[in-house]
Amino acid sequence: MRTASVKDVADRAGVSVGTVSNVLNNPDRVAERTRERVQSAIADLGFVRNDAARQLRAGHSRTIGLVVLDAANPFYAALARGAEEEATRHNFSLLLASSLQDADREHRYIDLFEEQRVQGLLLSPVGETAARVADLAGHGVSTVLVDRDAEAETYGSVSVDDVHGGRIAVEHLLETGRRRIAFVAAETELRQVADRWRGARDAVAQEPSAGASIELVEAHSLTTLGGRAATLSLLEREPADIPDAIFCANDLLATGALQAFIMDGRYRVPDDVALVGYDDIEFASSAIVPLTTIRRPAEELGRTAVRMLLGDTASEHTVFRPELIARASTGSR
Amino acid sequence: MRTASVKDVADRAGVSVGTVSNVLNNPDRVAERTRERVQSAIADLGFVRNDAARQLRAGHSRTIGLVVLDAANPFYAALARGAEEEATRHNFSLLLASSLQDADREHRYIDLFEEQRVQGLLLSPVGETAARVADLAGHGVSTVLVDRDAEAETYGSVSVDDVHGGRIAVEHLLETGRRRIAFVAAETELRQVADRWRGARDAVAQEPSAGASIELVEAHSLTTLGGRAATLSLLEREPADIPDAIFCANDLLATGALQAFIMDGRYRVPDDVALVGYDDIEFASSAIVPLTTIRRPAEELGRTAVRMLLGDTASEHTVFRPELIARASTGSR
DNA sequence: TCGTAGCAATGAAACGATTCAAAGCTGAGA
DNA sequence: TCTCAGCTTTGAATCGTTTCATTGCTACGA
Repeated sequence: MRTASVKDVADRAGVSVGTVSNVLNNPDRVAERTRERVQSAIADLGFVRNDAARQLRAGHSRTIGLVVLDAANPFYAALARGAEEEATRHNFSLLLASSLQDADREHRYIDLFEEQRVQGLLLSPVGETAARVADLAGHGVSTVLVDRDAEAETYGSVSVDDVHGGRIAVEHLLETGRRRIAFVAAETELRQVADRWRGARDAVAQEPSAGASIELVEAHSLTTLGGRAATLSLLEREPADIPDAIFCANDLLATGALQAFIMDGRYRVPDDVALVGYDDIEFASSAIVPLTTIRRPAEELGRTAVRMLLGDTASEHTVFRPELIARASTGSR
Repeated sequence: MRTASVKDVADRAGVSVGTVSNVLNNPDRVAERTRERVQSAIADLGFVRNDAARQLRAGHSRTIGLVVLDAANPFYAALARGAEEEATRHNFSLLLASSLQDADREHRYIDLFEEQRVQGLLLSPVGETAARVADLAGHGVSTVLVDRDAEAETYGSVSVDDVHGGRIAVEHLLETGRRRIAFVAAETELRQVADRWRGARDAVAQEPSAGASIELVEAHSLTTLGGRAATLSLLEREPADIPDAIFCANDLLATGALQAFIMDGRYRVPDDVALVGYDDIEFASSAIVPLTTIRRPAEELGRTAVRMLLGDTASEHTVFRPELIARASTGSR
């Protein structure tokens, strides 16, 4: 037994297919009695609209494609949730894929989405994608890059001002009286990390009394274990050389740093050392010492990207300002 | 300018549309020179297959729908990743949606997926869905429930034996010499939590020397803060009444319990108290005291569900055994 | 030279929903 | 009774791909 089509519904209700289509899409154009007859035929046959036929006729789908680096990463998970929410509000659905930082996978997904004639594409790109994205624009697929700023005019972008984020983190430390600051980071060649480092140095440079200093401490990775190891080695210094504040490139590093202080036992957070993280992951507020951090508005990024795509602003460049969330780890309360 | 169709490609290459289609789908049926001509026409025009037309003709899509309770939850994120991976291996793509525990949202997504003529549906259901799923089966959409066991024959299921999980957690504690066990949990009416509790009691009941006991300690929620608060109140007891082992219904609770012990400072993990979590989230291995836990094979669940759907076993019921991951928090170094 | 096997290429039909110009109907007013 | 406006309904054409029965062609053996 095949699934029912509009034709079957039309036959059973004794009307034409055009009328059935109108019941589905323009109910007010159909007389009430007819509409009821058609609707009960639909129910009887268990008719379900065939979206493929619909799309074929329409020439495009009500779908948006989103390719992120890793959907399991909480930041991108939140971004995807925001995008999904906004898409649903506009009666669109969201197709989600993870490139896992693999350019091949990324290309495969882009191709797939193009075959599906998605309305638009949200992309957190692995490497250089300018050419590919220009291609897409040529085919009429508008694209918005997420978590990456861009200058091109063929596509838009939403990103976070990480220079600003680094600056407000360190400004906060300076304001609360800290003077010897360490920036703990890994993968410093990543644009995100490099920008935070730059903002941090800017803040120190602009400190009026000029009594502050900042140094870079490299961890082996952007993880809890990386932060713990880097901090433990920092703690081997002479007491006089121990910083009075640590700014970590993300919350995982900061969590590891906090563990290191607890394991070592000699210095207390925030009394002896202040600690600032970055991202405001869920865990930051429930750490042993709740973590002061810089929040990136992940859901908002997703929502905005979708709005840009569906609105007529798909070639603008929106930059979000991250926000300081002051908690106990810098003694603020 | 419209996007190119097979017709346009055929015209430019000087062949018929049937031949173009064969180049795309059965290249070996086409003579080499013709194939090359068609391929360069495809490249010249930037032709991209229209998936909607393809699906319409085929009668079904190469897509699988997955509706989970919350895609941002690490467990479901991992499950989705496993499903996605397996789907890709079979040249299918995965459509992911979160019901956010809302039955309405769940239904909307199921309808949407049905309109898209998905090949099959993976569902981690909110409430009672037997009727709806039977409906789907009637329309020829096979369904596999995930993280939920079922008895019905119209659909399959993949789930985890949480009774077993509770049992091996407590058996491990008993084997390492612990005798007074607390089970810290919240939302005890959830099937998953109730099963773990049952397994835990079974293990105590079967302890040969009969010298062991277990009690339920309720937390306000299945979170880090819940675990911390519940453990802190436990620590207000007389020293003689403090358990020598705590089994938490998930890793977040266990993380909170660990924080409580560190904040309190009187008892050490694992020397004075052993600690076991559940799920093996990423954070478990990088806690201050690495956490012994029960791993649920989330990715494997996803992979298996997809395999069942695409194979001919879409009405079986697969139950996975969770696995003990022994780490420092139970003294197993 | 004829017949034929076998490979290549053809192109009309089909999938199912939507669109839109045209036709049908009803009732009010002349 | 006739006309016309306004509301309903009709149904052929369309979207782009795949399928498959048919046709065209080549080369080989008789």
